[in-house]
Amino acid sequence: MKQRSKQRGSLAMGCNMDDIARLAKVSKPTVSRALSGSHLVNEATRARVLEVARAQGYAVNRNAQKLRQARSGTIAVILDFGSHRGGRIGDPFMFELLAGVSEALSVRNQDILLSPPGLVDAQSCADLIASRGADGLIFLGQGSQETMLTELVRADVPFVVWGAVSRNNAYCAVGSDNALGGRLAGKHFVGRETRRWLFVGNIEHEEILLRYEGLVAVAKEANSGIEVNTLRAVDMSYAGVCSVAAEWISNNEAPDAVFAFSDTAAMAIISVFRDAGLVAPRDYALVGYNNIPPAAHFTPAITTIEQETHLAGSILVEKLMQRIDGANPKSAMLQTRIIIRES
Amino acid sequence: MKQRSKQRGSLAMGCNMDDIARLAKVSKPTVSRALSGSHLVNEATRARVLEVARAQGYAVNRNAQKLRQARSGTIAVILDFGSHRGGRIGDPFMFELLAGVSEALSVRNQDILLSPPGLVDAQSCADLIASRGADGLIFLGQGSQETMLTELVRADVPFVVWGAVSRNNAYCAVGSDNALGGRLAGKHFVGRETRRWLFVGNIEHEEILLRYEGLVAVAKEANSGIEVNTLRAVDMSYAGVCSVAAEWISNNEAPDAVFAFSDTAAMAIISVFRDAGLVAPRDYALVGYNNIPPAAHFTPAITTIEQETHLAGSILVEKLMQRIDGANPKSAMLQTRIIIRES
DNA sequence: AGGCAAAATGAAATGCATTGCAATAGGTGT
DNA sequence: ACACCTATTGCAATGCATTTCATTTTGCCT
Repeated sequence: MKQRSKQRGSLAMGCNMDDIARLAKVSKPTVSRALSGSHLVNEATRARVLEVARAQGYAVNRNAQKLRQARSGTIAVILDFGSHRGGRIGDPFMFELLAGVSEALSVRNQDILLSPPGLVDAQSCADLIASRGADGLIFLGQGSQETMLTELVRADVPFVVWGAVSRNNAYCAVGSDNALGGRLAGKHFVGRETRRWLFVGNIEHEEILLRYEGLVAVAKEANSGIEVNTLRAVDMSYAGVCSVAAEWISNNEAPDAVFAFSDTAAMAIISVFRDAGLVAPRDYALVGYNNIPPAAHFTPAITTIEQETHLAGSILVEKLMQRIDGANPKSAMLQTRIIIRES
Repeated sequence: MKQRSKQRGSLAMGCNMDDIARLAKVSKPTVSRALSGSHLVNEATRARVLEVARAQGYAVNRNAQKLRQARSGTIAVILDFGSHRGGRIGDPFMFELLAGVSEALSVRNQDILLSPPGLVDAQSCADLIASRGADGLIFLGQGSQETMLTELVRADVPFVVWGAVSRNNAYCAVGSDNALGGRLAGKHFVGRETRRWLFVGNIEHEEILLRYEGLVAVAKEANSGIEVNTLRAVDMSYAGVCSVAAEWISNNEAPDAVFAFSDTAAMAIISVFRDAGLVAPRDYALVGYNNIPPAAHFTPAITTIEQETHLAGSILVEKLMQRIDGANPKSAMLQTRIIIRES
């Protein structure tokens, strides 16, 4: 037995803490402390241990560590890749959100488990936590159905959601002030003295509904006979928007203002409308959403609503950590501002 | 002691395999086998165990499992988020690649550890493997320096890379046939009888160099006095490309054909050139790369080179798995095709 | 020099599941 | 009824690091 252990030690990889302890002529607990930066170990000893560990190419077995500590140091981030081809996810906006979350988690030295396979219902999410595969969950993009989230709350699973921040969610949500976003778009249109507005988006998504409501509120306040129509884009991809837009424009009177749920959708609108002889900003005002990089370089440069993407990541993470520590953090709403360009 | 165990069992969460064994009136190994789908267990017994486990909300502790099995069932995917703001990563193309990898890993029931913090040098990568935090690595986007990859090979770390597939890499690389991509663009230009070509991209990136070389080869073959200039875009973001392009166009004769390293860059070119009074396709032919969705809807619709993004994911994963199993899979080159649009 | 606090270190228990090997039970062939 | 095979199941060892508690060592005060 001791025999085997010694043999192992001689191999480059595959040695354990006992081996290091022997080589550094200290006990296992001391090695553990030295490696974890505990102050209970003499600096000279630590240096020796570190040196031996380095020489052996030793790294603490994370699984044993997690097992013992009963904490995984891992957060699962759920991105709905499934609907990727649907276009929503491909949006650079989602990517920025992910980058923000990633960075915030890095700072806290947490690992990201990305959309683990089979995490489709509340039970599997609860299992992931119970099995200590992750300490908490972050849902990005409200593909997440409300009913599942409610179940998760009941199961006491720690999670936060990027999405609509409504009255009193049972869980912690972080999202932009979508109603304000809608209002900003509306004001842009009012300033241009437009009458026939068109909202493009699927208002079954709460986030998008709020934007719509903001837009409508401004139309009402303006009190000048503004008409707001809705073009319901269930399939939120370029192609999806293009097809519904093409059909709509051939059956309806042309709008003089369009508010699209994303810049991507705005681009689709521009393309379809151009084919119908309508050019922005000559024939209609246009406001998109998310301020993705290409929006600034499109023809015309797209006026859009910007969200605080990067901040979103750190807030989501902060709230989740509080939740994991047993607190009950409140939902948070982020700022939104309009970037006025050619359209 | 037994006391404690029993108390625990009564709690909804936090029970272990022993508890389930007791409740199901079998031994721990039997529970293990039942849960892992072993055929060494009687079906009636399995059903009973499953039922008890479900009732207790029990899920096998993944960390204990991984510790024992000495396999993590996890693959680390390294995306250079750091250069995100640099624009390279924000490219929807990367996202598609990630989606492809994600899907392929899901199929094999592997978890994705996304760009773990601090994974910056060969040592930390080796440590990640040694500590059994992951069984292998996938590098997406050649932010990965060659020298580090070489060190990783020496350290016998299992990994694969998305990037340039050159002569005899010491490691397994998967990438598109970039030279072909360049040739396809060149042929498009030849067909349009252009003379002054401009290549936009940083040829210090091997992938991009190959595209350049393909383009140049076609120019030579055409043998009709074609001149190929290079606009070296070190900062690959929109803004970066815009600024170098603006400077270039004010100091040089206008090209009649432009091949950009990405659709994103192509959009930047369109925007800058338009300001200089040049409009595609009237004044110049333009070919982008990646076929990102907005390319089709831009003004003009951008001719571009398409890569087999989705396939890339599954091939990368397949090769990596072979590598983990001790084999030495060969690099693979994927198809590339040109999508001709307005430009 | 005696005594006590502080610093450093070690022994042993602990967390949880998997697996090789042994053991038991139920069945079949002769 | 005996030998033997198969299907199930359990025992005990194992993988690895952390943590509590006790112990030793060192430093400082009087």
